[in-house]
Amino acid sequence: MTNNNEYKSFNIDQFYKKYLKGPIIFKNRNALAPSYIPVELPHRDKEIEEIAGKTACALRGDTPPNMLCYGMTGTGKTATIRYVSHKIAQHTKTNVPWWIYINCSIISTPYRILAHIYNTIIGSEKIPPTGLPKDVIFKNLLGLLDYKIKDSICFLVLDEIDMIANGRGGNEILYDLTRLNENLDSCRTSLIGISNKLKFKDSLDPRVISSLGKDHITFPVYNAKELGDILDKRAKIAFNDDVLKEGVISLCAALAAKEHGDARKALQLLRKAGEIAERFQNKNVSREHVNKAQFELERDHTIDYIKGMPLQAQLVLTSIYLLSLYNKNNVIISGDVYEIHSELTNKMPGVRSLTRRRISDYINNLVLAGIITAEKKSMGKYGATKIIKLCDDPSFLGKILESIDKIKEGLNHSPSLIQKNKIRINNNVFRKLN
DNA sequence: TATCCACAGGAAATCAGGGTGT
DNA sequence: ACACCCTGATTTCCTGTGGATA
Repeated sequence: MTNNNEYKSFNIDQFYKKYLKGPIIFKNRNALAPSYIPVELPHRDKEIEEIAGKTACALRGDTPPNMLCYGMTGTGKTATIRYVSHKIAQHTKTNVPWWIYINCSIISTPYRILAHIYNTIIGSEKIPPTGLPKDVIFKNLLGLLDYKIKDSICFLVLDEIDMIANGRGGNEILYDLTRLNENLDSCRTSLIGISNKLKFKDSLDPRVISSLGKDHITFPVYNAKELGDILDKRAKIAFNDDVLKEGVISLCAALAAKEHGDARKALQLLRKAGEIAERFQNKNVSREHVNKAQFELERDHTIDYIKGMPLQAQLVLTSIYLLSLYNKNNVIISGDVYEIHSELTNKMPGVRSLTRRRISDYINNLVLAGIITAEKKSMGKYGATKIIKLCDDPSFLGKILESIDKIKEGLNHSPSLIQKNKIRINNNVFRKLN
């Protein structure tokens, strides 16, 4: 926009015209969406059979056992449950069972779980997001279940159940939910927990394990060939004929198989590859599109994650970024991060500085998100620390941080540690590492 | 070999901000 | 207005930890 002669604006009308004239890649792109329920689920026969076996008694009005489903992300746990629920509904004429899905990573507190179940059944937001005592909601819920789901079954599917099991009051709510039936007259409930952490059972109360953990189904990861089959079937629905070039599906499958056989990832890759081909108005989707898709997915995920982080987390990351600028080895220690963070927050009105303990948590979250790595290291006399490294190129990170208004200014901050030329302990760290 | 540094990270308490019914 | 509730973020308190150093 600096030079009026050279500036050429994006012509949106022309773009749409060209788009509509261009090649049509997708027939039904929804078939690659995570929410899509396919007509058949390849390579999940054993799991379908097990779940169908355990839930079949609902057709005759009996109470199915509570159960747990284990498996890594993208192994088809949720898809299988949804699939079975559809099938059950097809085979019932009266008293169709209710299925209430609760994603515990979003609906993550005991109160909200109860409120969500209640509001789903009644079909409105009658229970407010906060304010009422839990036991009041619990009592209301019992009454509602008996009144509205008379003589039928209500399946409560708790997806990512591990998110609440170790939180405050997590065991209590799970215990209450497993014991719902004892307080109900005509309605019956059945709990299905879904977890991708095999070890999560350890954090459960023995009382909960005794009623929830008896029946469990483990979902194995898909291998590359199985992923290929899944993609093949979906691709036939999603793409127009002859759009996919040779080797596209096998590449998606191979890339996803590397990441513990994650079918969701494989489908995402295929979809993104298609979208990239579409964007460039190409007639076919090629292996290059898949590689580009892989790159873009990772990049998009990082950008979205960082932009969505709370301000304090962004400031912790900014501190790490600033240190990395002055540090060729890309080696940063937690103590320095704490100091820079304090300096940054002192300059920002309305933003308070945090304790070391809290910074430590934020650092751990950044590790979980794959933005940094942190390795615990003892330096003997010089204490212990975490050696932090950025996973991505610092300039890439810099661009993201610069696009966040509140952070922008902080990027000009020159850390006093650097000014005083005293990245004290770092010197010791370098000596050890080199 | 004992000491000791500078932090890690678990558990519980606290606070502020949203809400409720009476 | 009041007593009470729930939640997420944070602090406070605390017990490890591992290897360089005296």
